[in-house]
Amino acid sequence: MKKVTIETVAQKVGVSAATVSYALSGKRKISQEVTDRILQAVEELDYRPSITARNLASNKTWTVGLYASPTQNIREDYFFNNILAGVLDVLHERKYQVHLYADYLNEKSRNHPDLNLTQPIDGALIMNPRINDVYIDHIRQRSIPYVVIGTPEERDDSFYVDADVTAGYYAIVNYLLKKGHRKIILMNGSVEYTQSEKRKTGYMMAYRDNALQYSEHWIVNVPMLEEEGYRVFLKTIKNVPDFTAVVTFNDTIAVGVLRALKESNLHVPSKVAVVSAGNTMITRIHSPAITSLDMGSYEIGAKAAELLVDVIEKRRIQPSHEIIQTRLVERESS
Amino acid sequence: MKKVTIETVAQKVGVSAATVSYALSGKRKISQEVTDRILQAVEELDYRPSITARNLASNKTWTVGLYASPTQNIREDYFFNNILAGVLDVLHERKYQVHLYADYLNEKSRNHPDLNLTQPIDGALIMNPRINDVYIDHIRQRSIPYVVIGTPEERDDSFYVDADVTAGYYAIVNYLLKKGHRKIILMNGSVEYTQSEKRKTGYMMAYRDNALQYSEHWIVNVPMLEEEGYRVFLKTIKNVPDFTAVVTFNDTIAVGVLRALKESNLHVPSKVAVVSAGNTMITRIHSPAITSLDMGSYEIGAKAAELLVDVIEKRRIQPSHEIIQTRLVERESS
DNA sequence: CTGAAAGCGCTTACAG
DNA sequence: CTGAAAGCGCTTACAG
Repeated sequence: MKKVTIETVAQKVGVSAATVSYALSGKRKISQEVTDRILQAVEELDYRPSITARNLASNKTWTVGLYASPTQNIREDYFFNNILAGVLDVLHERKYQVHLYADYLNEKSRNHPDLNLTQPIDGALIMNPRINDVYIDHIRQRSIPYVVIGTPEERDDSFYVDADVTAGYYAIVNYLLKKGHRKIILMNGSVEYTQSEKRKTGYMMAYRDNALQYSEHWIVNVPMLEEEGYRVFLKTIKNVPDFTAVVTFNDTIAVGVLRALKESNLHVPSKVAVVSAGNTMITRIHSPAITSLDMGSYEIGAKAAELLVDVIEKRRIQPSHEIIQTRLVERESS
Repeated sequence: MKKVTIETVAQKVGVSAATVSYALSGKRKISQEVTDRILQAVEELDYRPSITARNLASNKTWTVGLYASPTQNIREDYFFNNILAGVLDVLHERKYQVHLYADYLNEKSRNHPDLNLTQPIDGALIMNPRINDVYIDHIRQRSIPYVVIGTPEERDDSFYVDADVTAGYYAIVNYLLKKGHRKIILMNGSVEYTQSEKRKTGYMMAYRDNALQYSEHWIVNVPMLEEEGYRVFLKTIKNVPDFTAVVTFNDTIAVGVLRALKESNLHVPSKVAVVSAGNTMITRIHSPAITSLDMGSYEIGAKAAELLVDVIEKRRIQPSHEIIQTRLVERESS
């Protein structure tokens, strides 16, 4: 059986392919009588337009690329789920679909071939940008509209949506300092991510504004994985005696840290206070429940998606950004 | 500046577009000298082939559609993360990309328009199938290769990958019965999912093989959300006095159930034993740690992706399935 | 209100 | 080893 195309429908009805196209898209008024016959033929022939052909002819794909973290991180981090839910809810509503890419840059070459083999997209959403981000570079080179989820290195010429992470970490550290903590370990994320920088800045500002000193030795960078949080923290505390508090990059690392503390017989919160960021489900479930910075993850995803659609559809041209307020949720761990 | 197409490159080099195409794809031997000049022109012009045009001409998209749960569920369930990670790892390696669809059937009409507006795909992965699944119907109608993650209703004519959930629940209930529990509540998922059926079957078989009776009142269906698990469980225990164990559809529901038990001052495990399925990160972190059935989620995702690629590339034609063994991981809750 | 035709940018069978 | 040309299945500017 031959493939049913727009031509098949046109011939059956006795009109041109153009008329069928217009009737279906509604871009031109076609008489009711003809429209009805077309619709009926579509039904009878079970005609399904080729989206590929449509994409090519109209130069529009209704598809957005979502550049996410490595799958290893996705497996452990609920933060991704929330962002994703926000993104999907908005995009589906606006009739866009999403192409999901996990990041494999770490394991393979920086000139990852996938970047060029990529499916055609109308726009891109880039999560958790790096300093000197090759994905952003790549997208920019191709002049594809994009919105960064997080804060990009060059803030002036990108659209982005982020929580006010620096203010958030300022609040966390301030909160701990007011409670009398003086030696606070920051289990930060990898240096390559701009988010790590922002967290460190908040940390430093809080110390400075309280006229207190911190040491660079108290700040360590660690991949965002539970096991790494656990492993690196055990090593760190050997070199940093008498610490009384730990702030982590995210909930996942916090879980690793809390496990290390338990094994080290350092009671939380009586001996050590722990504060994380993300406020994902884990923080409520963990025992002790973890004090965590809520960064409005779902909202970030949703706003980024909305912004991207606006950019794609040219309702916004000039780079802008949206900063979501954070909120510290106190629980048992501090 | 005009768009750089294969024609631009061809003209610059002084060959035909066909030659450029062949040189780039390697589908025909082109002399080294010409190839070099083409590669150089590609570089100089920063030529990027239009994937849309390629898709149309070659009738191949290198794209797979992943039909996932509603975003509401995605937000709470790590099981999705693990499946997704397995799927992405394999698919990326095989050079396929993934189009992600969340399910909105619940909220909108069953003839969801998105099903037809969908981007062109070479194959589909359908998670958590329903009884009488419209997605499967839709994909089948379009004759698109697909693999079900989970077990479809019509087992004979679909490819699918699933854990041996029935054996798993048989093992769980058997384990609880051997421990002396007699009245075991099954907080099952919604009836529309085939997974709920499989769980119930395992539950019933264990009772039968132990020559014991269960009551239909002990089996309740609940949407796979923490809050629902909490809410419905509180209602259920009013009608089922003296129960001593609870088995849940997944970890998310278990969290809700455990919260309800805590509020009801029913100590776990001394008064009530709880066993879930999924063995996601949550089960280790929760206090008490949750006994859970490991269903090899990452493996399921990876195998399903592998199978799908085989089907797409016609290395497999006849419907087959793969059943992953489950494993009960004992923790504090039982 | 509708049609004929060009165009989107590739791939690939046909021919030499 | 390479080219000319048809074809993939749509959309849309041009024309009437």
